[in-house]
Amino acid sequence: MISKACRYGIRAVVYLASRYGETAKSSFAEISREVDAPEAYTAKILQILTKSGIISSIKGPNGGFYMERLQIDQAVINIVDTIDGLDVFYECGLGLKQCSASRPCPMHDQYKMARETLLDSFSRTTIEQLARRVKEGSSFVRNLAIPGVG
Amino acid sequence: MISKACRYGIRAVVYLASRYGETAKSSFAEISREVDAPEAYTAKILQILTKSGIISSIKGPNGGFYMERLQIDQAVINIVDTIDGLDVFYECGLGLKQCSASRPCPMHDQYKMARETLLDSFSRTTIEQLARRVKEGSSFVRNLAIPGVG
DNA sequence: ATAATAAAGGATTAAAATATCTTTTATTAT
DNA sequence: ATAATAAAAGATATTTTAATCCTTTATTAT
Ligand code: FES
Ligand code: FES
Repeated sequence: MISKACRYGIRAVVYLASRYGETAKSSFAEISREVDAPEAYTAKILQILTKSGIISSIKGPNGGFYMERLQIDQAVINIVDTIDGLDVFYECGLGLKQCSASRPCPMHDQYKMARETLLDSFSRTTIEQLARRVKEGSSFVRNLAIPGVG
Repeated sequence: MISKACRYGIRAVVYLASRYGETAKSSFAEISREVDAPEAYTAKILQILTKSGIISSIKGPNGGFYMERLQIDQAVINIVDTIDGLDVFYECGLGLKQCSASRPCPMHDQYKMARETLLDSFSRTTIEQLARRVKEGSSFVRNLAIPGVG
């Protein structure tokens, strides 16, 4: 569905958003640790997200990644768009070159429905909403620690 | 979502099913042509589908691929299971190692819903139903021919 | 100014998915 | 029996995605 890079990206952004208000910025080392993602790879993803304005960053001592209020209020779909693009939400589920109602594949109606449900939920949900769930402890962006590992 | 191999596979099987009743069996050359999929790769996929009993085949002259009545009446999910496995329908949408209600990611409820809608439709829909749509001309397993190409 | 810090950028490697090519085996018609 | 046909099997190549490593640039504290 969505790429690994994009899943790491969403988790990272939600983590960052959940730290909104804290004075200290987060390094990619901290972020990758907190979302169980490979460090160097996460750095690349954060770089892309920064360039596209999803998150912000400052170099040097006391620098790091952080988010502004306006960034936190964005829809989650913006992250997906930046990393993977939105093609997946418009493509044919059976791989035809064009998904269209006028020349549909035999799964068209059903696939389109599921695809749109997902697009809809990514579009309507803000980063802030996800961050809130994480802050209140009802959901998580990192795996359960395995005793004796990590 | 589902792999390219799997999408080729579904189109190929639906095509084969749509030819149920015809005496002549279909070669992989014919099938790959009729579903716009790379020939050698399609051959591999058909091989896997044959081994798993989704479709049948006979070697040698007048041989080829074909389907039995019982095979046509299977659910489409069996094709997905054979080629990709069903993990995608149980995995976390944000890439956590475990998708669970007790330790959910912040998109869990919404993602699970879309995932299950799709699993459900793959499970309830039979190959026969898809083949029927193709036979009656209301849907298609091959791309619209581009004039002057192919 | 200098050293330390932290992200940005570029280059490279590794792994997985996609795709092709070649050889072998089974079947059939002659 | 022999040649032709078509899938099965195995090996190899290409492309894409994931991941790491090294160098550069910006910022800050001393
Ligand atoms: S044509 Fe296949 S999903 Fe629309
Ligand atoms: S935990 Fe992420 S989808 Fe269930």
